Amino acid sequence: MATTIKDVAQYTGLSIATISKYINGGNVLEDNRKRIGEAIEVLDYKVNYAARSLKTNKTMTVGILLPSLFTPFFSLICAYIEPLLKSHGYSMIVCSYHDDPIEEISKLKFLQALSIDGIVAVPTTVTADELTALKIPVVLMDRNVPGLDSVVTDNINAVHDVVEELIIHGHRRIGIILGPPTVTTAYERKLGYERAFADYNLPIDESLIRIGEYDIATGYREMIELLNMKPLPTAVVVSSHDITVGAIMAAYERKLKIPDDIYFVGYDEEQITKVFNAPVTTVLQPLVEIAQSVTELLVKRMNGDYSGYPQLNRLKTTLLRHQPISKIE
Amino acid sequence: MATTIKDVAQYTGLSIATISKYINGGNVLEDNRKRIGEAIEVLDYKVNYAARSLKTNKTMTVGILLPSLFTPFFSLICAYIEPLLKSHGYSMIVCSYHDDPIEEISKLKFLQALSIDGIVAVPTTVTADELTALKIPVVLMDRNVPGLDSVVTDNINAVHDVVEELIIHGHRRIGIILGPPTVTTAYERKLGYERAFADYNLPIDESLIRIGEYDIATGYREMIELLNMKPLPTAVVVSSHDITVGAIMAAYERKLKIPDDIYFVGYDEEQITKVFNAPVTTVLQPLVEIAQSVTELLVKRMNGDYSGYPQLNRLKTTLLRHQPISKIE
DNA sequence: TTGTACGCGTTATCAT
DNA sequence: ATGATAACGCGTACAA
Repeated sequence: MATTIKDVAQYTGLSIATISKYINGGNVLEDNRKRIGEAIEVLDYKVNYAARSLKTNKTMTVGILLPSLFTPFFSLICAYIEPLLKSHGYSMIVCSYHDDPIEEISKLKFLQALSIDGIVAVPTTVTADELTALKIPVVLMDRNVPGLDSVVTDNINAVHDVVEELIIHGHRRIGIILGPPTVTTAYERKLGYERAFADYNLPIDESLIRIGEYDIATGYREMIELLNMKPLPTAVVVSSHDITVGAIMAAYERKLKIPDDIYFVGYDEEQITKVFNAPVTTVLQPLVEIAQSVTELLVKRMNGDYSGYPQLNRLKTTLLRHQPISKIE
Repeated sequence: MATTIKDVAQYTGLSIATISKYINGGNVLEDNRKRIGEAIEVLDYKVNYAARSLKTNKTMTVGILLPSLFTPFFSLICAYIEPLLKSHGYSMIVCSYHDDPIEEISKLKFLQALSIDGIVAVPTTVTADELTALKIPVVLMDRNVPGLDSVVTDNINAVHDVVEELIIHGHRRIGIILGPPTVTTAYERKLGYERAFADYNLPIDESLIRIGEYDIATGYREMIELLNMKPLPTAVVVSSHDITVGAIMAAYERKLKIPDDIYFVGYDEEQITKVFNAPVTTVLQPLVEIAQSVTELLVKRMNGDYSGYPQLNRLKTTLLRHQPISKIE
């Protein structure tokens, strides 16, 4: 059996109450502090977190619920969040629901059952009621559910601004490949596209708006569709890392030169676009700030501070201008 | 306060022992089973895992210790392992030590302190003694430490076989970019390179063996070095995802055509190489099988089955032949 | 098959 | 400042 607080008490001749106080930073005589410290060292005492949790109802563990771990956007977010949570003393349990609404809710219940202290969730179909019913602080990430704390990016303006720039440079036939409209990010990105055209009183060719999943297959398939159109779109904007990958695959397969044959705007993809000799202009979401904001907000909530609830934190994207936007006469 | 086993006992008029038995699959009268099931439903009873852990000394949680979460090889491994562990009832706590030996050991202690049931670790500098001192089942992944269970890939033959093929096709000046030789994978891959040359009684130009970290910067820097050589290497083999990315960046920056100007063999990189119109030949590690093997072995150990300890499971890589190996006369 | 009672290791209350 | 002790919720002898 591992050594317990009791052993330390016995070893030092003090009571377990004093040891507990020492551990939790209470007032203990300097002399005793030293003895306890030594005893802990000698006996190699470690706090039993299960026992502590039983008393405190805290597990110092946070659950991260993601649609997928296979796409860099989510795994990178994890990479950024992990040390931040750790700096507040929290461990991170990672759960993916594999883009499955049923697994989404079941994993949520699973996390609840673990009695973790908080949840960071990227929701797809789960509702505000289901989320609040958990009775655990939840901060949503990337996707918004009204009435709950969330940290998202300014999807509307992200797409609006780049499409507007394309319009200003004379582009009219601008293809866009979007995720499912049930996901808030896809809905908002579509809105950004539409608003840019509305701002300039331009008609929208609905066939240029391609909708699918946030995956490589969609990027490839819809890019092919766009490239089959006559006349060809002069520019294509995509809306996720995986869609970017698929779309570039399609463009290369068709021997299209970017940006000479078609102007292309990627999304959340740095690596591939860096590797090309003609790097691609790309919308980048602020991963670091998202991670910081989510962590900060969740920790605040877990500390019982519900000021400003529900809080919606919308962060700006940046545009990596690797290629001057081509002019259309 | 949440409802406890006690509440269920009271509600049903049975004792807590019976409820406990019901929960843990013991013998309970069919009639009582039904009543208990209903009571649990009505009262919305949930097991308190902290209390259970306190009794059983099991947390049903596994720690994953990685050098980094920023590189796809590790984050994908996580993606594959998570559902497998889940199917055995385990949650997964993810920890990265950011390629820092000090953090490596401290995170290991941290995981130990959490009293998780098992650890999957990708070690860099940690020793067998430090690992066994944890008194927790540990299965190493990707990198081997003698005397411990581990699941690795056959690094020697992975590199040997592709280099041999290059030699057979007439290549003599074959560059290779490796990770730090203190990491077993890099050491083994170097060995594979050397053995291939030894097999054919060919001398090795040591300046073609480039060593650095498993990161993009190394790939870029060392590829530039190789491309500055006269005469140019006729082929370059790299040894990690990130090195692949960096090396391709360098090649494209230098306007080199792959495989016309130089034959290139990537490692663990599917996406970028797929995106090219001339996809790159690539060594692929079997992520799925690694995940399966690691999970299986760790679960076995956590169940107390130490047969065959220490077990070294070496898995074969595959070679994605996207480009016929160029012939050198 | 079911019930009683104890202990797991900790925190927290209340005396001292 | 320190100590005795009662919970926290569960599993499990042991008894019935």
